[in-house]
Amino acid sequence: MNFINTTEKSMRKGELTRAAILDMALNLASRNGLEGLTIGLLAEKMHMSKSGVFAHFGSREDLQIEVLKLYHRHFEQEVFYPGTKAPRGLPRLQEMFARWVKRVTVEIASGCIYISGAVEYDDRPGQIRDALVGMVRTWQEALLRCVQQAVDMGHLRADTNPQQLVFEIYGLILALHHDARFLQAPGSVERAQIGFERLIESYRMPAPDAVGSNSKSAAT
Amino acid sequence: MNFINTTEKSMRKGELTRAAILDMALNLASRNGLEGLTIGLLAEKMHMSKSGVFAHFGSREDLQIEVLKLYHRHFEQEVFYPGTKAPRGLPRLQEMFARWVKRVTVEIASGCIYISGAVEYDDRPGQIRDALVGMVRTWQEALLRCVQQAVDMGHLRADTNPQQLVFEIYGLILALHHDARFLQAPGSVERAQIGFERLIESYRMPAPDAVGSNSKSAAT
DNA sequence: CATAAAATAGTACGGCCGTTCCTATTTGAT
DNA sequence: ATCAAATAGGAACGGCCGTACTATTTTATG
Repeated sequence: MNFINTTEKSMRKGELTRAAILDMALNLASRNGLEGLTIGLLAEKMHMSKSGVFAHFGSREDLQIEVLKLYHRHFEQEVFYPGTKAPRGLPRLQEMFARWVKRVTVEIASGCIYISGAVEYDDRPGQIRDALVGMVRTWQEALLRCVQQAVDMGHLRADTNPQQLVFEIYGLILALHHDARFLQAPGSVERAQIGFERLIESYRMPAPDAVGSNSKSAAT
Repeated sequence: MNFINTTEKSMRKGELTRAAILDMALNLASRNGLEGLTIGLLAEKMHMSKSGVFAHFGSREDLQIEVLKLYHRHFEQEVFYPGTKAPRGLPRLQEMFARWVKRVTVEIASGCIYISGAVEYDDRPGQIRDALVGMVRTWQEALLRCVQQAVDMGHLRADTNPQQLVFEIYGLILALHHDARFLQAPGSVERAQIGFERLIESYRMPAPDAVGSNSKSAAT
């Protein structure tokens, strides 16, 4: 019987192995970077021939971009989507950060492609860089919206600079990845969490000296 | 006349070109990463033959390590040594950070090897990784001493956790490098500076609510 | 089961890599 | 000017890369 819906039956074998290849490619790229992802190594890990693997993607660059998209989907489903289920404002921001840290913590053993890619492609124009920049910007803008909502709802001080706060949050994650994965320094996860709490506390507090006198910190 | 001091005259021509090669190699490695540093490209840039370049270093790995050492010397002379001339404590920490930012700002166009190397070698054991880890640890420990002195001298709160502060400072620099070089986001330098000021302010302040009542922030 | 289509393997090519060996040139002290 | 030592170049090697083309095998469908 030929149903109208061909979506299931059209999952031919090729698409299955393609998905499996992509999965393995994501593993390899996490460890060795997108530039370290090689068709030969990928074929070996898949117990396939180089040309067999290659045939599923028009080129290595296409493969790399597909890997990037797959990573993006994982990130969305582990961090972003669950985060949006938390109540708007500060709780959501905290949930996003917590899940982000959790994800990076897992990735200490394998590496975060957003972070390694940022270094690999900071000076290498092309489709891969463009795709990567787009994804990271998307994520930063999502964080920005969280912060802005937290401000709008009165969870954070009205004079909060959202871009500034996102910048500092991103720095905590980068430091976590750096210290934990590269330096293998214990306690990095806790430091990232403490840093975030201190950060939020500092943006939540009213100005140090009350209404009348103006803070001298504006100088310099 | 043969003077006892042979240090000057022993600067044979080979050592000069070796130094020139190393300089160019540092340029290339800053742009393309240490792993992207290639003897063929280096030879081309130097208008020399591959074997001519190669002869100055026993191997590519040796070349990479020499580049690393050269970068380390530059960093010391631009950031660390001048920083130690500022008065102990908070002023010195501020001076170090200012010079560090200045250096990374210049490096936005070329890349910081400590940062790119951290990503390239976070999962690649060997002499290069070992050397790199040693240098970064050395720099973090120097920062740590600055913070500790600032605490000892009463510039920062006595309950300051120095490792925590160094972690957060490092995060600001990583975020600066990331946003400015990869995302090409304007205003990143200012954000790093503002983040540092806010950070120092927050560690300099006495506890939010005064002596008697205990802060609820201990919970969670 | 037959057959067309899809998926995989095989082979080969040019390109760049690090490295080696050997020769040519340049340098510097006598 | 001479001559040994230092320095640079040339050619070639095996290795891995991405990719193109052709053959073979596997799969889905009548």
